[in-house]
Amino acid sequence: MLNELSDNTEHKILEAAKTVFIKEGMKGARMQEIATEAGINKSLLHYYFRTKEKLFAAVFQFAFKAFIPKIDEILGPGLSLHERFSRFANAYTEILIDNPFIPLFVLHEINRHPEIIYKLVQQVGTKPKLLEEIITDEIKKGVIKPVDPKQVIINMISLCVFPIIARPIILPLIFEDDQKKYRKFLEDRKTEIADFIFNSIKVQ
Amino acid sequence: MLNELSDNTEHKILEAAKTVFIKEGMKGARMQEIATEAGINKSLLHYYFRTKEKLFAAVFQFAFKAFIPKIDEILGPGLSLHERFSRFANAYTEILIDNPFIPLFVLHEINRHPEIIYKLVQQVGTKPKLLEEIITDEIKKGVIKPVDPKQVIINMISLCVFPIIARPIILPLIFEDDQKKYRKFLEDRKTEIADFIFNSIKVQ
DNA sequence: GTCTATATTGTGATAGAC
DNA sequence: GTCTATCACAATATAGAC
Repeated sequence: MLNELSDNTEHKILEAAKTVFIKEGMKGARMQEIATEAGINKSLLHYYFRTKEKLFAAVFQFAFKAFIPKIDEILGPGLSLHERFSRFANAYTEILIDNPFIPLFVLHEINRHPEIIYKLVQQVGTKPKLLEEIITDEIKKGVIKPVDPKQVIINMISLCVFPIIARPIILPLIFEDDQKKYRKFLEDRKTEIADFIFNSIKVQ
Repeated sequence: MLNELSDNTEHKILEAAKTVFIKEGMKGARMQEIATEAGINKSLLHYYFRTKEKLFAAVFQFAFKAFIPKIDEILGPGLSLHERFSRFANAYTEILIDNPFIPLFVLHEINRHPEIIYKLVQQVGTKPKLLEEIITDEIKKGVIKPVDPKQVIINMISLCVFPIIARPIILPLIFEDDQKKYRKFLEDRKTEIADFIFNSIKVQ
């Protein structure tokens, strides 16, 4: 027996819209395709969300939240810097493996309309202040080199996200279309990324 | 006085098509917008390229070539590994700063149609074999740790590309919309990335 | 080769019955 | 709330004059 949420039409529409919008983008998505995916009629989409624009907005907000890592949540208190990197790489890579099309969807749409980010930032509120402070502290303590914390944070996110969004290039070009090799590569990275970042900045 | 190439209509159309397609994507681009951008009539587009599809294909091929770094060209012979990393980060970052929308365009379209890569790979032919061999050699010589060369290469490209494609998120979230700070950040990275990669894998 | 005018199709949105 | 039928417009593509 399905519960109310997973059974009602609005929920079905949203799930279908996520699937289609995230795969095809705002312009590429067709209302008909979303309706078919949801197993309902096209008109019902308009009954529930009035316009494609509004339906898209709901999906985009969801995707943005899923893409922006909740760094401060992932990083619990009282951990070493290396452990923090390791936790982050693990948790974020997991999220990305489960939702591989979200990053590209968010980046593509935000490039088309850079202004939409401002509303979302207020709602989501995600400045990675904590991690930046932690890195700055470790520099003062002499544990790591005097690097720019912003560079380190961007490096971290770059290393997690890029291999996911470049999958259709990496898979044939680097792994000869062997999905298992690619998958193992991603699994290895969970630990590799943390080691990699830490080795690059630690005092020898 | 313009030379033949830069003056003829076909060239004007292609330049306009690059601008519009790369910014808006295949589905987002409008033939009218391309025509306007080229300073000609909409019908002429069809006269020269018959369909939107064919015009898109021309643009995509160009963009793909521009995006895939010609690693083996950038890496001249007789250089140290650190110098090679440094050269690559410099050259590739320059290309990306000059063409910031190309990576996202290529990745977005290739995700929508992953099969299109096979034709292009044949034409462009870009397996980073040379760099992989060089890294493997350095491992044997004991200069660097026994890492997976593929991980190192992907790291290199990730660190170059991601900060460019995530600009609309990074700029407001990390640099408070200060374009100069972002620009300096990218400039710093040219050397930072090479150091970063090399430090992370060198034997201490 | 280049234009204007028009055909054709695709697609978001609405009206109205049930 | 859900459906069928239809509208209205946007966008690709073509016809035909010059």
